[in-house]
Amino acid sequence: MAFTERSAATRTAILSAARKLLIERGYEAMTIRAVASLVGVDPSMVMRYYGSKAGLFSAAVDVDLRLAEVDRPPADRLGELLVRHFLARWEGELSDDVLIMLLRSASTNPMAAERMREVFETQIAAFVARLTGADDAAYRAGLVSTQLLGLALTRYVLRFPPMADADVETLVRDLGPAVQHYLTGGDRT
Amino acid sequence: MAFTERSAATRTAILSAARKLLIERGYEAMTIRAVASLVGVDPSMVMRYYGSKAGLFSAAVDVDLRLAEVDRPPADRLGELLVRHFLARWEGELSDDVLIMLLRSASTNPMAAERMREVFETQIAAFVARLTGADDAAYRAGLVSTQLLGLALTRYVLRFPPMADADVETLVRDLGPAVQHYLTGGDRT
DNA sequence: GTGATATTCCTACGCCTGTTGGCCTACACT
DNA sequence: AGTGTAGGCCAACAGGCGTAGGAATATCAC
Repeated sequence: MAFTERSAATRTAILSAARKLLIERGYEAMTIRAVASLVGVDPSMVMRYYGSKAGLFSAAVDVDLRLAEVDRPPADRLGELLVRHFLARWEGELSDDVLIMLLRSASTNPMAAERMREVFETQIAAFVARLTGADDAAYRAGLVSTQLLGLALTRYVLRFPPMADADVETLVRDLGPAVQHYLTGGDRT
Repeated sequence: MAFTERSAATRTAILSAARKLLIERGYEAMTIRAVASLVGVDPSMVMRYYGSKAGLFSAAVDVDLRLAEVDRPPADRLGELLVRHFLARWEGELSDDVLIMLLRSASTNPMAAERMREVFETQIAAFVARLTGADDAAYRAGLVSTQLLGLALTRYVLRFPPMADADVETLVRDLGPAVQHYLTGGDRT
């Protein structure tokens, strides 16, 4: 029952194949058989190492938005920095963020939606509370999430041409102020 | 091959059952058998009237955002009116909008994503172009879409508590200005 | 070298899927 | 009144799904 170092390669290969499918097509399309065939092993290996499809999903989805990296920011440039941070996490070859794969899965899968809510509470809302100290931090975090998830949705999932083609600096310039205003602007009560 | 008035009731019942499942669970969950059982007829009836699952989907999804109803608005209250319009379309018992069901399906189904892009181009982008006359109307429409779809996503699909619980007027007050700014604010080139 | 254990593959089960074709039934037109 | 046709159900197909159990193979400890 205990797994050794010998199978580590297979286990991580299964995990990254699962992530690949989740990011590209969502939970339903991440079939045990598809994952196994991508790795080049038998489907029963996936069951052996991750127990079930739900277990594999749980293992594949450990989201860390790395908001701690956005530390000690000037209060008036927080919106801009946040937009830039998320775009940097999603963009390019080294993008390893799983928020988009959660996004793809959460529309149809309750487990993924629940995980998404956890990420919101423990990372986004907590971050906003920590940085702004506002007592309506959760609602402000919600507003910020509408904007950032809306960006991820239109740019990476739906691929609306204007959003998919826009360059990072343009988006930072145009979306930053809105996010900034959600964080620190006016009264929200 | 031609269908008569006699079967009209069945055909529309099938269509609304399909819409119900699409809104609640997305494309994959809208199985031919589930639709048929919801109506109380045989699955082969669905095939008979709509040819295939894709055909049923196409018939079920004819999106009209009814943006024409937002007519002759004061230019400086456009953002607010737009947010209010979409919330009104989605809210309450008489909500018949299919944008959310497209949203639920588009994350995993390419056909739904394509349809979503069509709706964006022919309705949202066209609306923005018509009202603002801006030459960067498509990009401005994209920005607006990030915000409005982000709202729909967090409020109805992911159900983030702060967004799901917020009342309409609060959302209009807080999101309206951002949308307004995307539409008419500053330089976007 | 031998025994134990982890890794891997093969086969199969039961269920669900979209889709097809045949068979009655009941309406509608002449 | 009789006939054509549309409405409807039943049974079945081929394929995919998650999952289970067992047999074969490879690696390690002694």
